[in-house]
Amino acid sequence: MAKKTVEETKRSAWAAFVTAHAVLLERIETRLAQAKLPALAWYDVLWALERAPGRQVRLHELAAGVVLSRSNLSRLIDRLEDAGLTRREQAGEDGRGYYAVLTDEGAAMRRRMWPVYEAAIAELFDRHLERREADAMRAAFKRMLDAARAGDA
Amino acid sequence: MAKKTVEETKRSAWAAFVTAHAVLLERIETRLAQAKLPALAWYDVLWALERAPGRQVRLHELAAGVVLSRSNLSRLIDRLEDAGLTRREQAGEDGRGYYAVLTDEGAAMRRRMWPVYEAAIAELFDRHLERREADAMRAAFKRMLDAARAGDA
DNA sequence: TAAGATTGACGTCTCAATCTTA
DNA sequence: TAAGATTGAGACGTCAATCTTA
Repeated sequence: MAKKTVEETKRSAWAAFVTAHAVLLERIETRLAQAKLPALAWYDVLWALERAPGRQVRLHELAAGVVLSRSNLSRLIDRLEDAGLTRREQAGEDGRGYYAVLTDEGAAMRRRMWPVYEAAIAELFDRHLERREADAMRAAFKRMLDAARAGDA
Repeated sequence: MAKKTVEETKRSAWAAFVTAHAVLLERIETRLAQAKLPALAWYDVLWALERAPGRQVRLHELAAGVVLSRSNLSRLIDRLEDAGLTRREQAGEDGRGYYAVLTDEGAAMRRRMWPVYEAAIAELFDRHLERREADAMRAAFKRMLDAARAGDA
């Protein structure tokens, strides 16, 4: 087989990256659905709230926490609220703002989701990586993220 | 700083993987939109058709080409067809089936999209990878894909 | 005037039911 | 009965306009 150019090698890496993400995430969502649990988007919000001081985060800061779009936040929080997993609280120091606050039910839901999510990550992702590969991957993605985020300040 | 366990290292890699995908793809979609071009999902279909013999693929085989779900294929192809980029043709050998066929307009659209897509990949992804890192990444994702696909035959 | 958040309109995705042909 | 594809209903995402407070 002819040697690949550097460009071809990197295009292959990109294609593998995109495809792996699509397939792995679909598998994980399927497992959550089979266990009658909410989607990953909900997990991300619940986890962000659980880590935050007071289990509460301002709405616009939640949106900055990646994956989530600002335009969709109100409705996503609506759905979480309808399910009893979060509630809104007016921000005392800023009359315009609201906090999303994790409820006990929300914390319980996250604890039920984590084992399913964790097992899926371990099986689909971790198992196929040596430690140093995982480390190299983390570092590479961090470089990309830092650059992408610096690029549009 | 305390040493990370292997598990922590791999969790960090997973988090970086998911976050990088979200941020990079969003950046790319934004660039395409700014250039008044269709979304990446359309590119994937156009490119799959262009590589196929006769520039045509059976609908259910397109869906298997990753990212696309069978349930959404009909409507995605509807939109491409409305835009004049593909057309349907009855499969002669199987009265149930259809081919999606790439039109000349579809091929032209893909050619207009590629430079924007390629430049974005180069800038956001390639630039931050050494050649051997790209190669290691491709190999690792391929292992995950092979395992995930074998796991549900 | 701008920031934080919500809403309406619209487009897209998913599930389940359906239709047609094998 | 199953495979290929479409469709209706409802969930979800996005854009732009809007409302309220800073």
